[in-house]
This record gives sequence, C-alpha cells and structure tokens, in this order.
Amino acid sequence: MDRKKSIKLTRFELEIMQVLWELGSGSVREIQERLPEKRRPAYTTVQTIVRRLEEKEAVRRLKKIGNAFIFEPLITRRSAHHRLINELLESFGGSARPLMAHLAETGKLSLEDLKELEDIVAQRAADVSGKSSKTAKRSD
Amino acid sequence: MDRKKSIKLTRFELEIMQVLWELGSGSVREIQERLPEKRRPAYTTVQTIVRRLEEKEAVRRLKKIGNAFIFEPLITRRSAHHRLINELLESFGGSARPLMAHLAETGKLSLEDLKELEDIVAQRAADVSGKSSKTAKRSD
DNA sequence: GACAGCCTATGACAGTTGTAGTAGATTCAA
DNA sequence: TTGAATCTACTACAACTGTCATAGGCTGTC
Repeated sequence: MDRKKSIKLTRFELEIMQVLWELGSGSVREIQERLPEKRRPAYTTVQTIVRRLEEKEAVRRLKKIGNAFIFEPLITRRSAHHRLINELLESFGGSARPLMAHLAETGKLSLEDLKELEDIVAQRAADVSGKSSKTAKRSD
Repeated sequence: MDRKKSIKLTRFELEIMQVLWELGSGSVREIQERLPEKRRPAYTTVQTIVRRLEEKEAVRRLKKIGNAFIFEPLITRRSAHHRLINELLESFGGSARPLMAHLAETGKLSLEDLKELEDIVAQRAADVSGKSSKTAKRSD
C-alpha cells in the first residue's frame, strides 16, 4: 500500500512524535515542556531529536513565530504504529496469535474489548466482500 | 512477578535467541547455519553476539563438544516476548486496544482467533475468581 | 608428533542514539 | 537602540549495535 516505505523512528523520536501528534504542531519549547517532568531532557536535546526528525522527513517546519520554528508531523501516528506492530509481529514469526494470547493471558484484554473487535473484523469482512470502500472510514 | 528484571535484547540478539529456543542448545556454528542464507553474517559476527548474550546472562555455556562450546538459553522465549509486547504497549500509552484494533483492521486477526481468545479470557476470569491455579497451565 | 581445520578470545571500527554545550542570530521590551 | 532572553546551528561524545579480522589454542588424523 504505502509507497513511502515508512520511516524508522527510535524510541525517543517516537516519544516526541507522540507529543506532536497530540499538539498538532508545536515548537521545540512546547515539545520539551510536554515531556514527563521526570527525566525531561535538556532543551537542546529535544532540539537535536527534532532536527533528526526533520532529516528523516518525519516532521517539517510549518512556520515561524517570534524567532522559533513551529513543527508539524509529516507522518501519521497510525503509520508509525503500523510499523511498530509489524516489526513486533516479525519477531513472532509473523503471526498475531502469540501476541494476542499474551495480551489475553496477562489481562490486558477484556471480554468487551474482544466483542468490539469482533465487530470490527465482521465489518471488515463485509466491506471486503461488498467492495463498498477502498480504505474504510476511520479516524485515529 | 518476575524479579529478574528482564534483559533487553537487540534485534539481532533476539534473532539468535530464536534459533537457540528452537534448537534447545547449540554451538556458534549451528546457530550461524540456521540463520537465513540471505544476509547470513560471518561466523565471528555470530560469535560476538553470542558473547554479548553471555555477558547479559541470556545464554550460558552448557558444555563443550570437541573444542566448541554448546550454548543454551537462560531466558525463556515467553519472557522475551513479554518484554517486547510491554514495550510496544508503552508506546501506545499502555492500552492494548489500539494495538488490537490495528490487528483487526489489517486482517491479521480472524473471527476464530477472537473466539479462542474469548475462551482464554473467560478461563482466566474463572481462574482468578476461583483461585484454582497460580500460573495456569500453558505451553508456548 | 605434526598439520589442516575449526574454535575461541580479543580488538577494531563505523553508524546510530541519547545527551548536551557553545556561539552567534533574532526578538522584543524598556 | 540596546541588552536580556530565547532560538537556531553546529559540534561533541560516549554507549550501544552490527560487522568482521586476526592471533593463537585444540583436535583428530595420518
């Protein structure tokens, strides 16, 4: 599907992207202030990561306010999550089952969760057979 | 639960652990030969990773055959997977839902999968209330 | 008992990642 | 218009990773 062969993000880069996805856009200062007080890195550390994200084309400069740049994400949270999940699945031999089983066993998954998921899967099956939508409607 | 605050493995280290989990135990040579022909690293590269795994106490020397050491895993596949999953969940804000939804949407999850999961979850709920087992029976 | 062949122990190195300091540009309030 | 505050650009660096080469130690065989 996606031709933009998805960008690889490090843990910290991902954390900063999370902030940007929440904010929509923001300056280095804003990003830094949204990071958890515990272990909040120096301003220039955040700046460095944002620069690397720029190089990777994961964010871009949207505009300038005062003398500060405002950055915005160029990749979606969804696509990033997509990548993470696929990477994890690879480590598991490609099957989602062990992953699911783990979640179920460790109580991270409730019966209600599963019911809702069934709806999603059923809906998806219907869409596919009905060919009603190419990429289904969704938010996130 | 686990007091052994779980070892952090890199991708390659994990790949080698996978081989060892499958073999039960093996020499550097055996491990190397089990790696996919495409991109199979040099013998000494595998050796280096195994050494690092030793340092991390993820494997140990079980015995010596001829002049070669035979290594065996010290951590379970299960605990390693556990860690990976938890790390992923953290990136998702701790909730399994987005992860599950993603799997459902991308068709990695079938209705049968979900049905079986319901059994697991239901069983788990029963165990917990009934206090019948401490760590439930399982294979993996 | 000497040697080819495989093994181990070590060292090395470049790329990535997290972390931050410094210097100089820009801004804005007085 | 000037000076403090705030930014950006650049540099640095150690730890971690993937990758391998080299040197020297065993072993099994003729």
